[in-house]
Amino acid sequence: MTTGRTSRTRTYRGENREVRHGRRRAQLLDAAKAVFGDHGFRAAKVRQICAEAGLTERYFYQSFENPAALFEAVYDRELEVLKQRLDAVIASGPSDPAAMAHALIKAYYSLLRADPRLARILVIEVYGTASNMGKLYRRGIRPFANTVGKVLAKGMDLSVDSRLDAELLATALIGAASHLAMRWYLGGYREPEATVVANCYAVFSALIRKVSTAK
Amino acid sequence: MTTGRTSRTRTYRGENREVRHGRRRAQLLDAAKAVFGDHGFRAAKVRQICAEAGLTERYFYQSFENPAALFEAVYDRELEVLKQRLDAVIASGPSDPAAMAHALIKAYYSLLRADPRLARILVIEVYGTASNMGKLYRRGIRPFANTVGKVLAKGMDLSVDSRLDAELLATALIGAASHLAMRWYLGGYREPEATVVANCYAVFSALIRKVSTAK
DNA sequence: GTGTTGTGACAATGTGCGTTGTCACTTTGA
DNA sequence: TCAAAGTGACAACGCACATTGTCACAACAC
Repeated sequence: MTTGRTSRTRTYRGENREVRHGRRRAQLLDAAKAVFGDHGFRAAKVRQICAEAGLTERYFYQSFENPAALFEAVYDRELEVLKQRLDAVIASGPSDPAAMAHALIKAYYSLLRADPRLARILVIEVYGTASNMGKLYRRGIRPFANTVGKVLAKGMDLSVDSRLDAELLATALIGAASHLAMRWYLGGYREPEATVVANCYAVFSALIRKVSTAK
Repeated sequence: MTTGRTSRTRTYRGENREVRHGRRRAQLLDAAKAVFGDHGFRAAKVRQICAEAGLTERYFYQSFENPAALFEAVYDRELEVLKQRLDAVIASGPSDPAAMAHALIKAYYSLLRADPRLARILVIEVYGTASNMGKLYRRGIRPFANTVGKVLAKGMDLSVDSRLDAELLATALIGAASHLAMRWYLGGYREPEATVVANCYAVFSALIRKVSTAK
């Protein structure tokens, strides 16, 4: 066609298409975090999220297939925040498994306490999207358990019982920590953070000691 | 009025009103267990549950305010089944806390394995009804943690750390067990039951030993 | 037998909300 | 300056279901 030379994209208010699109997507993610984190996924409506983001519905569908996809993206983002926190601990932390566990637990609850919206999304709302559940579990919790399991397993000798499995044990510990987190959150963070950390650590350290190579 | 003496209730097909009403309620509970247990709460429709029960929608609203109320009733019933199993173990079981824990864990996973619908309802779908979540948590998991906590605490000396709290520790252990159960269920019960039991027990027994009075 | 109550199948209604469309207005690039 | 692209506000559509209503028929009580 002879019309071909009009630029396919155009800057608007100083932003080109990619930037505008990315900014709106980010606005939606922020708004969705607020809405999901305050009222939950079930109660969240497309209109509300868009209003919160200061955008119209059209842009929602420009960035996301549907509300479930948006939740998935929000979940991934918050999970990434947690991962980076824990990775930092792993990188800088002590090599002693028990001390490492304590540092990880502290970082975990500290983050959940500081950001209740993140807490709700990671600990409560994950389970709220039944269809996503399997997927989110595989993408989020399971690799997470793997990582933590590997770190903790460094000082473990699982041969004391041939049925013991590092991944299953890690899954159990993750369950303990996240369930405690759920209770903490649902109870309005009633218990002091140090108390929650201490009790969670008690479970972790007990297991670490039990299967520790260094008797 | 002169019409007063017609009996307010009438037997129908050999059942009086209470019996008919109760039977329909039970049919709905059974149908709901099947639907919730196979497809989840979110996917369940009133029509489907009624069809499964062989009843029409009218009887649904005669017995339950709304689908959430039905789920609540189903949840309570399944939880009661679990409670009775565990109570039986507690009543007949050994007094040694570790052995008791092992027996409880065995009974728990055995039930979840034998009845996947119950498993899904108790371990997965609880979290699916956001509005009910707080209520179900208080009614179901928390008193449950209390009971288990009290049983396990019999042989514990929490004074080793003043911040340790039997209820929080029990919550953590319940979280470990139920999260492991969730993984087991979502993975199609891939791992052998004995393996799941062994790994769960490893966590329980480690903690019991750690805070045991009998060093 | 006859009026009343119970029942089942199904239609009708209502609503909430996701999703798409309209339109007037603004900004851009040539 | 002007046509095209971008935007925002909001209306309109469509659908899935919960919820209520209708009606013909069956079982009961007398």
